[in-house]
Amino acid sequence: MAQEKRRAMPTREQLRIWRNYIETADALRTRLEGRLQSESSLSSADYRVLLELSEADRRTLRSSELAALIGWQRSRLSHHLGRMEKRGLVHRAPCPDDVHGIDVRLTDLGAETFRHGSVPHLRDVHELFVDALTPEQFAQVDEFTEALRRHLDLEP
Amino acid sequence: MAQEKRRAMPTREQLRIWRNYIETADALRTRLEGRLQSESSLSSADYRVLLELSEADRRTLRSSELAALIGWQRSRLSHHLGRMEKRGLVHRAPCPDDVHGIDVRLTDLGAETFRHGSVPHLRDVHELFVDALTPEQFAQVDEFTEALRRHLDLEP
DNA sequence: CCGATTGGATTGACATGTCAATCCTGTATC
DNA sequence: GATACAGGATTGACATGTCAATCCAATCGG
Repeated sequence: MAQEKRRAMPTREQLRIWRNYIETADALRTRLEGRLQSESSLSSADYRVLLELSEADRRTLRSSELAALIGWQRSRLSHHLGRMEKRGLVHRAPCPDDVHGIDVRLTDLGAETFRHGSVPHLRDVHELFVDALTPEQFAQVDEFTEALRRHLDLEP
Repeated sequence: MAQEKRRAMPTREQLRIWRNYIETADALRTRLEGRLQSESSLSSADYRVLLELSEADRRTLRSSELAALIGWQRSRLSHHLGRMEKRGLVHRAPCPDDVHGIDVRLTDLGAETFRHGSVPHLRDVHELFVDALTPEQFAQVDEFTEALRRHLDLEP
């Protein structure tokens, strides 16, 4: 009983399933990113930023909030916003409320681009993911993902 | 009946499940990569290369075979091998059989490094993935992953 | 009033990946 | 024998991300 069961090794079969799982998720992500890129000239990083801003009040978020929502490091966001600003998708301005803060606002072009991109993208998600699974399998995905998230202590 | 059902949009609930699925897989990958890095100073790309070479006959593969096995572009592999060779993990030499080919061989250091890295890594996989799931869930993962792979036309 | 500190964001150097262009060496064609 | 062309790998220019260092305006302590 002092015998701890921690740090066991996976069996060959478990390892196979693990590899399949992670490779498949990766392939799926890659496939969708490729389509998004060719349909809308947006990377998935661009899409993530545009999505959050679209849903935000007045299409505006403080830079740090945005970073937290997406789960990026500040510096990554800064670099990325620089590139997106150059393309005219977003605009940065000092935040009137918070002395140090910066307001990131979706431009009209950004909003338009997102709207045009999101429809085919969502259809792609349906086609490549939803269509692949039976309703039971779909429920199983939800369940098992939830189990993993709890195990990893991820936020809901 | 001329009414095609293709290109439907996901429901809000389906979208939530999709996002959870892909985010969780990503988080899991990231978590494991971090551990691998701190335990063995190996990136997951390094690990992938070392793994294939370890399992190969005479610890050697032709560059192009290796690329195909891992599913990388030639140029990526070339860059990566350059870096790994500098660290003494692999060695490249013209292939005697094939005039154009290059043999990539695992060095003793590479083999040793891989052996030392793989044990804790596999334990991490067990801890973060296998431990999170019941046997039934495990079987379900296998099943729906398989369904996804078929849908995406991925090789077994 | 001055120096230290803090919060928020940016910057720069560097690692990794992608795409297109190039290199190199045998082999085929005339 | 010279010329093109093939297969295989490398290279270079560029995009994206990471980590650590810095900037900059406010605020605090004395």
